[in-house]
Parts: sequence; structure tokens; C-alpha cells
Amino acid sequence: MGKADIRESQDRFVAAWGQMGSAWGISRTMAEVHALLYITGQPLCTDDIMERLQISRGNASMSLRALVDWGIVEREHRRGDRKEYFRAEQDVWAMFRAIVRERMKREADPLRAALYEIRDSTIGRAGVDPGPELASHNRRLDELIRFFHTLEGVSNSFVSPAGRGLQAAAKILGYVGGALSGPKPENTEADPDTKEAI
Amino acid sequence: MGKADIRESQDRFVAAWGQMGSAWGISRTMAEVHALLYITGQPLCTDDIMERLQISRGNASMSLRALVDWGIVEREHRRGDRKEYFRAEQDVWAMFRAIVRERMKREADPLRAALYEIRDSTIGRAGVDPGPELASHNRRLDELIRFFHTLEGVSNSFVSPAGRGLQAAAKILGYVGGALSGPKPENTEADPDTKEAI
DNA sequence: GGATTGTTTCAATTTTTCCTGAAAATTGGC
DNA sequence: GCCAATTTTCAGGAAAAATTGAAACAATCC
Repeated sequence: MGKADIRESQDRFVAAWGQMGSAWGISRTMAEVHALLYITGQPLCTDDIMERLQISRGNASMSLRALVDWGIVEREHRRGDRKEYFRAEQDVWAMFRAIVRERMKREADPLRAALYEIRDSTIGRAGVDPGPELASHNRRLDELIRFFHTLEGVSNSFVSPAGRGLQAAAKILGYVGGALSGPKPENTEADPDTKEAI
Repeated sequence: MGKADIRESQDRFVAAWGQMGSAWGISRTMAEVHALLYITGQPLCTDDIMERLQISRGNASMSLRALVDWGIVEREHRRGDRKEYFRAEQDVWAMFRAIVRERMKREADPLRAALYEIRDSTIGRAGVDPGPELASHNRRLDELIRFFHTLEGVSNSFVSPAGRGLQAAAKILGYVGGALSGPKPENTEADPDTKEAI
């Protein structure tokens, strides 16, 4: 179990993480850079990363910046050294929260906005019978909107700091589960309008 | 608000859903086919879909099969008609559960298996001091494994049928939240070993 | 303030993924 | 069992995404 073994183990982790990333719409390299920073636990500079992953400077720079934007990697400076170093968030739950926060913001929110927009421009004039086809079209859009609304509520409370967020999210989920089928869980004062709850 | 308006509204939904899909590692077309089936609510045949989305027969066939594999679209036959028709799951939560189930199975499970494999081949000989570097490497892997273990537990209970699943998932989440910081929530008998819980 | 070290940007290229269309296989009706 | 309608497969081509590398830019030191 020497340094070489650890290095190989790290490389395997990097590969596995990179593969997972690409299944989730994240560029393989970006996921690999993150994996490397996480698994080494050390702050690394651009050159370290380029060498270790055999990627170009441009690619490393882009990936690092994206990771910093996502909030799961941070820059670090050292006195007497002009290089920038990068360090990955080491708390897995904090990392997960950052990812959820970011993906909701980038993907779910715009989709929800689009859904509202679509519904509002098709809902038909007030007082006029929409006809069965439009009615069920609107119903489907509404159900989806409701779903995303709930999802956003759960995610918002989850994303708030520390374990508190997890418990808040659990509460809302429990409430939603209750509302969907069967009696409410006891001891829950969470608002069904999940956006405001917690 | 005529048929043409509904059609346009559907098209906009299809486009929005397709875009979201591609951000999540699902081919745009596959997401669009699903969107079309969901938003029309009607069973459609391959030709309907080809024409509406302007895609090739091969593409339509592949996308439909994938959707069926995912469990969010089902085949439908009609007497005296050799065509196959396809109908999308209309319950948004059921759809979400199917997606979670499938993605866990395809991506999280293999990753977790890989993590175990990596850890077990690097953990060092029993009784031999691993040294600080290997120790913290192993700790990081373990934390990740624990995280995925928990995630799997939450997802497994969630994925079980109906609102029950949601509540079960909420319970586990609440427990995890409690364990991570602060006191346990009351009224929770969920096993911390989430895999077996529920 | 100029030299040096380090970072970012982006057009060109490579790689990957997706899609097409026609051929092969399958299915249902008779 | 045969035929025609329908579906599936897959090699090749098209489109999209990721990556490189070099030039522009920025920061730091002396």
C-alpha cells in the first residue's frame, strides 16, 4: 500500500466519477477535475491538474471556473506564490446541497417559468367554456406546475444550511405524501404551499 | 382558443421539456417524444410521432422503446389494427418515481459498486498502520459510500408505490437530518441503516 | 514600468453523440 | 403458412459538444 497504490485508487475514483458526471449532463472532464480535488483533499494548482488528468490548460481553466461557479470548489491563494490553488468542498452533504441548489436554479426554475408562460397564454378567456380538449390540456400543465412547485419547496428547504435543511425537507415531503394519499402525518405544521413553508 | 392554439401550446411544452431533458443527460428527442405523449394524453402511433416531431422512423422507434424501458410510457394494442400505440404515464408523481428508480438502478448503483470495489482493494492489510495519507483517502471514500447508501435508502422507500413511498422517504430523510446535526426527530423508528428501513 | 509568471478566452479541431434511412426481422390478419 | 404492414436494427452521415492551443489579458515582483 504505497503512494503508487493510492494514486491508482484515486485514478479509478476519478474515472468512475467522470463517467457518472457525463450521464448527468456534466462534462466528463469537469467531473474528473472535481473528483481529483475531492479525493486528494489537497489544494491543487492548474498545472497539477493538467498533468494528472492529461488535459489542456484551457480545459482545466474552464472546468475549474465552472466548479467554482457551482460552489463546490474554491480558490485559494498563498503568500509568496502567484499560483492559484483549488480545493474541493469536503463535506459530501454540503456538496450535494450545492449541486441541488445550482441545478434547480439553472434548470427547474426556467422550466417552471416556461410552464407558467405556456399555461397563461393558452388558458382561454374567462367565462368561456374551454371545451374538453383545452380543459384537459390545461389540467395536465397544472399538474406539472404543481409538481415543480412542490419540488422547489422541498429543494429550497433542503438547500438551507446544515441538517436543519434535511429535516425541513423531510417535513414537507411527509406532508405532500400525506396529501397525495391517506391521512396527514401528525406533528406537521408545514404549509402545503411549500414555497412559503419553513 | 382553437385546436391550432392548443397545438402550438403543446409544441412549446415539447420544446421546453426537450431542453430540460438534454440538460439531464437524456437525448432531446427522447424527452420530446415523452413530452408529446404526456401533453396530448392520447395514445399515439409511431407515424403520428414521426410526423408531429419531424423525426425519422428509426429515431422514433428507438426513443419509444427507451421510454417503455424506463417505465414511463406503455404500449397499447387495438383490435383490428396492427399498429402499436403508445401512452404516457399521466400521474406526475408516478412518472417521477419511475425516473428516480431507473436512474438509481442505472447510475448510482454501479457507481456505488465501483466505490466499494475501489475501497476494498486499497484499504490496506489488517493490523498494519495505513499511514495518514491512505487513512484520509479511505475516509473520503467511506463518506461517499455512506452518502450513496443513504441516498439509495431514501430512493428505495420513495420509489415504492403511492404516497406511502413519499412518507417513508420523508421519515428516513428526517432521521438522517437528525443524525447529521442535532437531536433526532420524535416518532421515528426508521432504521439508520436505510437500506433495510421501511 | 517592464519583465515574468500565471490565467482566461475563443476559433479551429477533435471527439462524442445523435439521427437517418434502408435493409432485415417480426407480427398480425387472413 | 403466406403476405403485407409494421417494427427494429445498425452502418454511415450529420450535428452537437468538448477540447486544444495559442494569443490576449492580468497580476506580481523587482
